[in-house]
Amino acid sequence: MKVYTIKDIARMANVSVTTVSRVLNRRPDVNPATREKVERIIEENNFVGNKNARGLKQTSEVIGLIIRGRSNPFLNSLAESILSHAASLPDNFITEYIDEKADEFETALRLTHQNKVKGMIFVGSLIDERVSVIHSLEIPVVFTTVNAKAAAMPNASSVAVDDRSMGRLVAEELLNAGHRRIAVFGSNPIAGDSLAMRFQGFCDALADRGLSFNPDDYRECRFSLEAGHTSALEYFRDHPDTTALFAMSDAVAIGAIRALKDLGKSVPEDVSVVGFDGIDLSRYTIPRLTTVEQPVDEIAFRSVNLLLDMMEKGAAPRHVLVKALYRSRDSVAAPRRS
Amino acid sequence: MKVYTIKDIARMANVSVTTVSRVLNRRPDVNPATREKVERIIEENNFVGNKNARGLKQTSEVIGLIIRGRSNPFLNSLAESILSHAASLPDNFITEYIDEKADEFETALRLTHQNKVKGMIFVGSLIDERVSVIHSLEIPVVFTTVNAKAAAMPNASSVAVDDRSMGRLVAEELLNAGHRRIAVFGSNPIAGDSLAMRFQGFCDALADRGLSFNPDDYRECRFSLEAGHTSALEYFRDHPDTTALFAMSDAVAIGAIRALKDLGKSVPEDVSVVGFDGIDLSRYTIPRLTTVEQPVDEIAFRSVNLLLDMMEKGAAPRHVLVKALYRSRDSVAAPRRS
DNA sequence: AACGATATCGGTAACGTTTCCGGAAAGAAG
DNA sequence: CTTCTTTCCGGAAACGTTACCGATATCGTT
Repeated sequence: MKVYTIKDIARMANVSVTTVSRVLNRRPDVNPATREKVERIIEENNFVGNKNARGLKQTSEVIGLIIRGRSNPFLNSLAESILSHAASLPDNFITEYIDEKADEFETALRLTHQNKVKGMIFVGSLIDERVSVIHSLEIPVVFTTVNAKAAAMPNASSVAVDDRSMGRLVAEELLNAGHRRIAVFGSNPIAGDSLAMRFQGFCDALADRGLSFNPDDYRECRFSLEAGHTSALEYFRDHPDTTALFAMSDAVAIGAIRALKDLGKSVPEDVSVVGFDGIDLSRYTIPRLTTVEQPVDEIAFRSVNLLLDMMEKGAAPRHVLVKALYRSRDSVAAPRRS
Repeated sequence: MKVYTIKDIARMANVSVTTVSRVLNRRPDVNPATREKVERIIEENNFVGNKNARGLKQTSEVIGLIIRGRSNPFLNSLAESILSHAASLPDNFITEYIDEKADEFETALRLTHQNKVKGMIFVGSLIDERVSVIHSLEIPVVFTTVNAKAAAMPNASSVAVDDRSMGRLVAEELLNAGHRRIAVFGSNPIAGDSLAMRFQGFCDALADRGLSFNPDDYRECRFSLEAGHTSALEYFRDHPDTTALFAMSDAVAIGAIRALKDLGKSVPEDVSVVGFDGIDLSRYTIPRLTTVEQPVDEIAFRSVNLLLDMMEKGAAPRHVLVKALYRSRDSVAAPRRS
């Protein structure tokens, strides 16, 4: 089947390529009759403009979406929500998944050159010293899921959950249930970063009660089922008197619950566990997972709005904190009396 | 930061744009000294060729990857594997996720026009009457996860698990464990399609024992946790004497196990369940899920090879069946004596 | 009738790259 | 010293689209 170009369509419709381009872009200055005729021909021939040619010329906006990890369901649903919120936009999205080893800032660099991206949204990226690249990119970006306020860049906004208070809340819930020794599984916390804040809030609550956190109860652990499983296997074998676990990701929590079972402990009777993110799956596990649910749609919505404001109105970067929800389900209970 | 073009690089290196293009494309006919100089300048300026311009001109191969559903972990890992198997290829991949409502064949059509795609891989697509579009596309495609043999198209290969024998195997395992009434949760089986074959094999095994399948025990159900949950809730409320479930997707199985628990039944004591796909999660659920594990990497590998053979050597379409593995874990047991 | 305003359209030059063709330089062979 | 290869390189024409500028036709006003 021949792939028609705009020129073919123009010939068939007896108009100029310019006119075809105009109807393609829904410009007002074309006679309704002409428009209809051209549209009919386009329809009849399944014509779709060539994206490359368009992107080459088009000075219009292309937005890059960089997602860390194809297998993380939370990040995936966030990405999905962003894409759907932006579906009505005339702007084009180009989405790029990167794996654990890849460097998102290098990817960002490549995207600006290779695709002339005019704005970017990062999903699931950590903020470290390499963010400086973003600065030199000179295009507006927004980080989701992390608070980029500390980085203080003139072109980076961010939207994240209020990690500190959620960390505090989790600790309080566990403390109120009667737990005294609580393990925390997080992943390489970087100063000022969301995970660090979460942990900070957690410690705050402990401090309020005159308790202090034993650094030995913190385990660094990638955000995957497997990592949660092995970490818990190791940790709980050596720490039989820990009665609760705060996993900073649902996947970790679920892997850990399995590990606990493998160790002959049951959840929540022997140890309580609370996750973070609120992925779909958390409602279907046995036991159902108590977790902190991030407002995916709100994060998505505000992210694209923030980016658009910066791109179109040249708005200053903002760092917004949204409210998360503590979902009390079946994986938390009072500790067994000993 | 200025985005340099090939012309800028050429000027800086004192060579022509043609030469820069040559080193970019690793062509042999350029002096090593020149090559090195150009490469250095490219490196120094973080230059990356503009993809649109390249795609516009390039007659070279671009491969489309159409994935049905961003949230399906099995499909996601398959896509990931395909992408990594093809990473070494000079060919470019453009991957497109589509949601449940979208039409993959329309998407395919768009991709060929819009991106001049020269070959395509479908991940998780069902084959129905709309495949005829593929025929008219006149570019080689390969379907994964479904057997496209029945469609008999001159340009479509496929690689799938030997569904019929796996369906049979599942039934036999369940039958051997002592189950007599087994429910099946699948999704809109289309004649000749993989799901239908799976079901066929399942019935074959029953027939071998002189048993027949009661159509009422088949439930149509989307492949999601939620759908598995609600289907199981409905089905098992009305059918208390069914002692086993064959879910044609792990997600459905996991949702169903939760539903069973909600109904006060436990797995595997009251009802056994076996899933399909062998997603990561199936090793971490409670109970661990007995399932049929699809060889993701092999499917991925053979898919890209099949496609490449068709694209480059004009090979005829083939339909390959790969072996799956029955993973016996904790969700199957003998039925309770009544 | 002449005029400007407005609506509608077309020609053409870009966008950044690759490809085709041809030319210069440098050896090799006679 | 020719002539022929081989190696390396550059000019210019595409690829399909959009942007810019200008042209024409139509229409209402004076």
